[in-house]
Amino acid sequence: MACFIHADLDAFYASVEQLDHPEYRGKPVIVGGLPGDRRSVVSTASYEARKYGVHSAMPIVRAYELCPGGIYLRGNMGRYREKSAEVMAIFSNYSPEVKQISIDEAFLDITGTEKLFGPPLETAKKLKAEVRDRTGLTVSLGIASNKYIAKIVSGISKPDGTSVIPPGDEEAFMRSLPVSKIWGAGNKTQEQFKTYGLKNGDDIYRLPLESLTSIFGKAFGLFLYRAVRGEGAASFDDERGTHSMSAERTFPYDLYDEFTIETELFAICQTIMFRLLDCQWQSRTVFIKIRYKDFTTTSAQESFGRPVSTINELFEHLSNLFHRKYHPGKGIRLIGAGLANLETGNAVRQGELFNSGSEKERDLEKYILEINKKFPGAALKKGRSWLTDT
DNA sequence: TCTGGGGTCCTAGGACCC
DNA sequence: TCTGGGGTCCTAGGACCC
Repeated sequence: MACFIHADLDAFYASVEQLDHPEYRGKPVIVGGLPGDRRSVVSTASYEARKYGVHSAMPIVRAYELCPGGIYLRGNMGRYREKSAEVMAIFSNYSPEVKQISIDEAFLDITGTEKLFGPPLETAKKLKAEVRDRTGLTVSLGIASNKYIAKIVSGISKPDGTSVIPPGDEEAFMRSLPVSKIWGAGNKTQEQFKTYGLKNGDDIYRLPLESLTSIFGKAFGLFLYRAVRGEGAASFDDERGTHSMSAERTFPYDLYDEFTIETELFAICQTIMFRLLDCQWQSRTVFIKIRYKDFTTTSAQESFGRPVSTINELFEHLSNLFHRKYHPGKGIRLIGAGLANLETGNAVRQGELFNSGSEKERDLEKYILEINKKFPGAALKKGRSWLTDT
């Protein structure tokens, strides 16, 4: 019988801050922005802050109203990645197959590890103790015969808890589950559940597959049909590589001036191309995203015959797309861009079609990347983006 | 209370080909 | 004459997750 643990670090960013700064411990910590930051949102609230009603995705402005005495931080991703790596290394001592699904979560396949660590609950106990002792962090665990249920139950006894669904109980568990706890069903789907009077897994269980697919669409209908029968979701099992790379920026105040917008776009191009170079991927498809002040969002993408190879080339493509889409005079709150359909860098076309000019440019960009890696403080960039720096 | 940033997957329609 | 069906690729938009 297969057995999986879903491990989820508790209030991760806030916990790391409390670990690094003893004076924050026992106090409400809110990571995501400083009180004055317009348009920032909470990425993690410590459990002390949650008592005030502060939660993830809440605007900082609102959080500050609820909890003016809180400790507000913009956060330090480098440090969080470091701690995450420490924890993941510990996980790999307990399972030959650890699949990290975000910075603070992973699945551990512990099928057949009984001789080494004992039964699942025993393993869970040891794992939690080791994470606590060696990193100072707490983790919540869910244990079940498939990943989907393990994922749902790790949330049940947070923080610092462990929940198990024994083999054979999967379907009964899912049928008793309130629909609000179904993973993969967000706000819009919850509204639909309400419309159709579906309150728990059992209500969904009673509907035939055809009804589910006609209400929720082919793929999601089938997903629900399987989920309430205690079956694991296929999406957790297939190998999913990185398929796109993007960067975006929300401005504190809406932008109207095209030159300023394009300058921001150029800065985004640099970010993306340096990341692309660093990963040694390539892409023929570029996309742009524009969010207007009224929050309406539009996007456009275009594919080309050969991979995008320089910052200027990316900027040219994006700037064309931008002008095709943009309604002049309409305030812009966000501009974003990216590359889709990423392929590995040594694929077919490599080099053959570059003219010497763009080859030189690409070399320069590689060189800048190297310098920045060697001297992290250097912040070397190409021309236009200096204009946006403060 | 006006709503981040970086991703993934699904859907529907059109183009194009056989 | 007014019209099939399947496959594949591309694009725009939307839902969802952490």
